[in-house]
Formats: sequence, C-alpha cells, structure tokens
Amino acid sequence: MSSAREKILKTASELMEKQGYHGTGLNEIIQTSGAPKGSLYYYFPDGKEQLASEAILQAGKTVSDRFRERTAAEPNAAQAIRDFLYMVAQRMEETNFYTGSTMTMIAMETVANSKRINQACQQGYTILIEAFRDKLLSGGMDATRAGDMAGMIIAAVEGGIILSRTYQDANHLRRIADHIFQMLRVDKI
Amino acid sequence: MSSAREKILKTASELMEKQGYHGTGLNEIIQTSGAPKGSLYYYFPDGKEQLASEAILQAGKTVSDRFRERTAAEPNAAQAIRDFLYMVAQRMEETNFYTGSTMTMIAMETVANSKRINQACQQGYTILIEAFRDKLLSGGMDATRAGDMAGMIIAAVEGGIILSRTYQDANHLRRIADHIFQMLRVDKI
DNA sequence: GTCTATACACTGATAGAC
DNA sequence: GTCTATCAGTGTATAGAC
Repeated sequence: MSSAREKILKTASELMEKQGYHGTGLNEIIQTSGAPKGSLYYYFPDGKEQLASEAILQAGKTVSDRFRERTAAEPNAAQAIRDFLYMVAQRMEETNFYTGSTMTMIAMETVANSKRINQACQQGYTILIEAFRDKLLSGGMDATRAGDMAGMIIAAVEGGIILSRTYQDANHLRRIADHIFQMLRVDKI
Repeated sequence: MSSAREKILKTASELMEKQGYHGTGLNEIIQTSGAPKGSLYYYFPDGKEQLASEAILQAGKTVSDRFRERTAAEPNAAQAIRDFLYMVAQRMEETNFYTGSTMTMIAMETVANSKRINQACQQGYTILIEAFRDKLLSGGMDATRAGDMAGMIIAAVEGGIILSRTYQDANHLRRIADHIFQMLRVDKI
C-alpha cells in the first residue's frame, strides 16, 4: 500500500470529521497531508466522492475494530460497553471535541447528492452495529433483542456525541453511557 | 416583518436541513426563495453566519412549539412523546428523508469555525430539551430525573433520525420511539 | 429596498510535461 | 508517480445606481 495514498486518506478522514464533506476542500487535504498534489487523482480517480467513501468505510472499520479489541478482556457486556464509551468521551475532550463521528456528518450532508457515499455510510453503520450486537450476544442476550438494542445504543451514542460536541461537554455522552449501562443490567449480561 | 426576509430565512432553513451549511450557497438560497437578491445583505448584514444562526434558532423554536401543541391534549407523557415521534417519522417519509434535524448537521459542521452559530445551536437544543422536560414534569416526574431523561430522549431521537436518514427507513426512529415509551412507562407517568 | 455588476478567493477537476 | 499550470464554475461579499 502506497504511503501517499494512506496519508491522503487519513488526512481526508480527519478533516472531514472536523469540518464535514463540503467544508473540506481537496487542496486543503493535499496541503495538510503533505502528500504530492499529483497523487490525489492518481490514487482516487473518481475524485472527492471516492475519497469520502473510502474514508467513511475505513472509519467504520477502525472504530468497530477498536471496540472489539478494547472490550475483549471484559466479559461483562454492560461494563465493557460503558468503559468503551467513557474512552470515547475522554478522547473527545482531548481533541477539542473535533472527533467522535466521521460518519454522522458526511451521512447527513450527502444523502441528497451521492448514492455512492450513502452506501458507504450504510455499510459503516452496519459494521459498527454488528460489533455492538456481537458483544451483547456473547453476554447471552437473545439474537432479536441484541440486534434491536445494538441499534438503539448506536443511536443514543451518536446523539450523545452531537450534544457533547455542541455543548463542548463530554458529560452528555457519559450520561448516555451510564444510562445504557443501567438499561443493560436489566438483562443481566 | 418583511416578506422577503421571511422567505430568505425559511428557504435557508430548508436548504441547510437538506444539504448542510457548507453545502448550501447564498446564491442558491436567493434563487430558490425567489426573493430579491439585493435583500440578502440588507436584512442579514452579517451574511451567511447570521442567516444560519437565525435559521437554527427559528427551527428550534418551531419544533419545540409544535411539540407543545401536539402533546397538549394527551396527559399521558409517555404516550404523547411517542405519538409526536411517530409524527416526525411519518414526516421524514413524506419528505424523502430530507427533513428531521436542521440543527444537527449545522451544529457539527460549524463547531470548529463559528462561535456565533455554535451558541445558536446550544440555545436551540436547550429550548428543545426544555419542551420535553416540561412534558415529563407535567406527568409527575421529579425535576432531576426529568432533566436527565429529556436530554437522553433528545440524544436518542437525534441518533434515530440520523439512522433513518442514512438507511432511508423511518422505522429506525419508530423503534427508538417505542423504546422511549417503554422506558417512560416504568415511571408511570 | 431592491437592482445589476462585479471583485476575488477558492472549488473540483483536467492536461501534459517529466 | 509526481509536477505545474490551468480550466470553468461557484463561493461570499461589496459597490453604487435607482
């Protein structure tokens, strides 16, 4: 895998997470990444749409992989999920609330315009929901409820990230995490 | 209140709800609204930033007013909230999932760039959360829990709107609504 | 209050040399 | 693979006539 390609993709992901799809220019991506300008359309012949699609998919995979890693050691699913969300909250604080959800913004911005990006967002969310669902399954929750709850959790967390980012206060997300924890304790998993 | 000013504000609100802040141009707003072009900077001397700030505040007020109206007749708070959210879900279906949250996208896009817009978003969310909190209070919930639950509900609903919009399926939001209903039934309000 | 015209930066994208 | 130069279009914003 080429280094220039990786740098461009990583920078695009970070900038779009902070400023959104339309708020991030290709020139800005090139300058920030330090990658050679001629490389952009060489590695991403379909331009910005392709770049965003790949950035979203990568972001979804990265988060779900990280979730699986960080929660592997904790068999208590409720506890594991809360711990992970607290980690996300702390990361938001450490990054001036610019991080948290690469997908949310791009998903909202581009529904009306790009089928391709929309499909990438759907895949990204699906991967993420599956990771949470699997953790609930491993805790002994039945399949139907696990799928339902995983979707619920992702929705609440996305909302919590939005509020935390808007109010610049990660405690909104932490309260969501606590609530999810209480909710899951009922299932004794 | 001038008609041209209102038309510009309304159109800006609708377009930004669909395409986001950076995805919506001032020329597009003028053309779509049919308002005279010379009026934009006459009524909004601070340009796009002012326009977005006012659009957000108005959107927050509109939604919270509508919530208070539609839920006034139903004394059961849990039922009232669910009914309202089902109405939002139906409206999303009727508008090709372009509606649902004027604030979310703009809030996320502009945190890094505009203090003014960010404050408008905070106010908008606060107004909205208060409307839900008041309904819970009127149902007999104690103040601390009502404030907490209102924030939780808004977060879950925002997340539900994001998923519904991304997957083009309003049932994501309806499932959230059902879950909130179950959750509130525990409080017997 | 509304009009036209326009300034100037920046956008995504392409061409052709090396 | 990477470079430079450049395209046409659009972005926000302003000036000055009416």
